[in-house]
Amino acid sequence: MGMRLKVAKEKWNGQITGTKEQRSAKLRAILNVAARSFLEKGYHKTSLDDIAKLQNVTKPTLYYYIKNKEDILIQCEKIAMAQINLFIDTIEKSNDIGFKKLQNFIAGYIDLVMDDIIRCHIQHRGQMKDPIAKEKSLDYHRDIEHRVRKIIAEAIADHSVRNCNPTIIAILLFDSLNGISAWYRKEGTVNKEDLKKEALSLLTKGLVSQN
Amino acid sequence: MGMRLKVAKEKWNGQITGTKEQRSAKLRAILNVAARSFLEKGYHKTSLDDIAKLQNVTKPTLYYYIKNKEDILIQCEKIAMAQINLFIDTIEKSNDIGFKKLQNFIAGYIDLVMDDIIRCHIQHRGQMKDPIAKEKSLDYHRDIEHRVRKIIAEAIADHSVRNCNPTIIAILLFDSLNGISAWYRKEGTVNKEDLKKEALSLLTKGLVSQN
DNA sequence: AATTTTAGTTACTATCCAGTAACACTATAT
DNA sequence: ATATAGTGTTACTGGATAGTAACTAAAATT
Repeated sequence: MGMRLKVAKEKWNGQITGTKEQRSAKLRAILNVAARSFLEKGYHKTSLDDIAKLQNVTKPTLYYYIKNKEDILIQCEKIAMAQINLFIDTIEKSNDIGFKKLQNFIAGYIDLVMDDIIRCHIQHRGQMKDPIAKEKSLDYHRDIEHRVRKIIAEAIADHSVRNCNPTIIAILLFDSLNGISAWYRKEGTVNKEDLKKEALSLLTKGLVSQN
Repeated sequence: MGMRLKVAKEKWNGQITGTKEQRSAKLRAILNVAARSFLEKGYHKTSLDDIAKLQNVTKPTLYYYIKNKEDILIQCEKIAMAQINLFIDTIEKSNDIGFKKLQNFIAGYIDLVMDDIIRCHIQHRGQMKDPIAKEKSLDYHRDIEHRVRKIIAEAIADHSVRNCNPTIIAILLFDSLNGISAWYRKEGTVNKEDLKKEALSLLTKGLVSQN
């Protein structure tokens, strides 16, 4: 399996890896810079030449790793979905009461929406041109929403969460948390732990004074 | 002031108006179909020919009413901002306690995010290519957010809302409410009054059971 | 050493689409 | 009636950019 090893090692963030790992590392590097650029400038305002330049390669090289531009979105989504589902798995497996599960979900999901690839997925899901890819993307999201809906329903059943409409509440929960992915910046003025604390108390205790 | 009156009357949704009103009605009609199309297909996937076709005119005619494609976004924003600011005016003017003001804001804002032009503004703000327009758009939004922040701070001061960080809470409030604009459909399964009720109780009482 | 696979290049095509130039019609004002 | 201003058309230009063809080269396989 041949490649220009020395050059590749230097160019692609210097990791010395096996060849297969190297290939997927390069794909991952493409997805990462693409995701960041899509978030900053938008999908349509980011050209494949832009992405290529950020990797010090030319556009046709990208086609060695991706099928087409939209494939970047699809691959990002795949990674994002795996991570999110894995995260919800751990929450489901726990023996916490429903309310505690929801608290853990909120806190953990805020960590997830700081990741560029997950943010890219959140902001571009369902926007694929290819109708099959689009439908799959929307299905993915419905699945996730459904899992959270189930956790909410469970929490209502064990009386740790007040009676409410789990469908609507799940959507609103995602609205508020996904919204974070659009504005949050590590370098920004809002501290991550403060954000977590405020989001948790808003969504669990609400605004009303406890007097 | 000349125009093909009969034709125009039929084409542009049949309203018989004075000529000046007719002109701005046509502009408004353009903005409305454009906004709807931007929301459904996205800004970049909507061509000016698409918009023109929806109005039974040709593309160059649009340029009689708008400066360029981006100008549609800017004009929608202007209308949206006026409406939102007017709405916040009425809330500020009331003599309600802070908490009641926030309840009114949440309920009223949900009404606003059902309007196509406001939804278009919410989903495209800050995405203008022209740096001046972009900055203005972000400023607009900062202003609105600041006004809500002030209402929250006031509500904390009068002890009708629990102690929290008004800056972060204002952002999270907008995240959850603006999120609605992305998915809500009049024809959809979620009832508007249910949505309002659930959003109000989530944001004011939180999830936790009241036992 | 010869061959194949992987990785990359330059140079091109094809398409889409925003924006414009030049021209045509209609109604009102003079 | 005729000029004029407002409204609209057809036909075009120009720029951006997704995707491809054809080629080069290095490394691994044989």
